[in-house]
Amino acid sequence: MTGPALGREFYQCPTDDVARALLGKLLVRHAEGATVVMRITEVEAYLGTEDPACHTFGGRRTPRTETMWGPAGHAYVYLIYGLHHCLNIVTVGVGEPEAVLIRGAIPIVGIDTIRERRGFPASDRLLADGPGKLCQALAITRSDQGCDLTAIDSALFIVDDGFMVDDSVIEKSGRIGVAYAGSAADWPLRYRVHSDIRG
DNA sequence: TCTAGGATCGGCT
DNA sequence: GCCGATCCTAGAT
Repeated sequence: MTGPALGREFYQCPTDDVARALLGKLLVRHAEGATVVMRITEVEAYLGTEDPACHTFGGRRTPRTETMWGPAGHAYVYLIYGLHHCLNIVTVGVGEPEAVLIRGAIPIVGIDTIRERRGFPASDRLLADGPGKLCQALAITRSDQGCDLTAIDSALFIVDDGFMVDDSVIEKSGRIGVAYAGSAADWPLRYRVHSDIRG
């Protein structure tokens, strides 16, 4: 599972491309004295001011979304339904408030830690098969808002270990839970790996 | 200051 | 498949 941590340039690309490229990458998290590594299996792209499903649609700029307006490669974390955290990674560049939502991943290292955080024994696949579950598994909260994934010694970063995800195992579909965004909910910006890529 | 509603999850039917 | 939990955020007043 060794490999170079992804640098800023990886994230400074069109959001749709970054989303696709993140599939199969390793999410590495140091927190609470433990290290957890997970392989990304599901993501969604959010295309900024032109995307009705995106928090920055129409140029909205608030304290919450401020991170999205900043440089690529930072974590945009928010609370949804008063209960769950969602982890996004800012893409493109300053003034282009786009991001990729990490929706799901498979545990690679630290499964015991993840089970402890999730509070019940479940199959590995069910430990982080949703954005809220993923953040719980990784112990991500709003205190991680703005975290720079490309910084040396960052508590959260992404590694490319050379694992390749073939297009044939990727399911592309509309986005989840954004019906309020009208037809934009159907834009094919969700990517999900539908085979076992534990690697 | 007030209020409506949300990029979800898990339990129950 | 349906529904309640739960509280922050953003926009309105």
